[in-house]
Amino acid sequence: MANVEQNSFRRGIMSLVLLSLLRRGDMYGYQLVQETANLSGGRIQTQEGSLYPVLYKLLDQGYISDRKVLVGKRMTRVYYHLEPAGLEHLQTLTEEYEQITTGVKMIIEEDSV
Amino acid sequence: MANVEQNSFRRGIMSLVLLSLLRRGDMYGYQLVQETANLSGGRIQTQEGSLYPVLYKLLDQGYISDRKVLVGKRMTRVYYHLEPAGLEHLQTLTEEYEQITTGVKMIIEEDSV
DNA sequence: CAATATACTTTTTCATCCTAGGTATTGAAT
DNA sequence: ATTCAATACCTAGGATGAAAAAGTATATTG
Repeated sequence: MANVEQNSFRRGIMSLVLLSLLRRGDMYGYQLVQETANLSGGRIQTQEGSLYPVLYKLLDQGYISDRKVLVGKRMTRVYYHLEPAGLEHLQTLTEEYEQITTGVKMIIEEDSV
Repeated sequence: MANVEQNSFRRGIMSLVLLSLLRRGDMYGYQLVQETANLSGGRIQTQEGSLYPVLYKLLDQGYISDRKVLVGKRMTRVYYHLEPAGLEHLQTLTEEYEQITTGVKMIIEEDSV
């Protein structure tokens, strides 16, 4: 049910966004969600349910590492850190992203219609 | 097998691209594939296997219509035509696309790092 | 001490697209 | 006339990425 037409333009950009954010410094999950919203002026809203699977994958790939910090008495906060391999990967992703968006722009541009 | 890391940044842009192309005039499937490559300077390569399902969905949604034209003696060519509802939808998709790409750009921009 | 914000996590579902085929026709070159 | 590349359509199956929708627990603020 509910065949709501949903926006899926953001697909595939999670890794790009997360690695970009971590380039600014170590951040923890919840913070990544907020920084995504903040830095994009609210244009990109990330769900936590989308975030963690991607983070775990990036960890598996060795692109980032994690470090647990105690907050208060019991709560742990997991900071993620961009590894050199991750920075390299980020550069690849960025180039690909530029290619795609440039190509799309050339197609959807109105002035040639 | 073959866990080749593949680029998936183009996800969700098929409808946007196809409707954009049809705004330039009626086109048939094969032509849409080629125009996508041509207009994007080779940056976007569409597979026919990706194309048709999207076209059929757009047909179902009433965004486009189709018309069969005979080529030679036996071969039919299916032209697709952008309907008013499709143009409206295209505008929505375009706005959404702009929002996402603007948001991403704000995040991945290097100069604030 | 209640309410809200913080913080992490998993499961399920869905949409989109790619891979990898398949069939058949046309047109150009030999 | 025949071969072959290009044209043209189509489908099935699967990979993937993200949204939806939960759940659990702690910290902080009033």
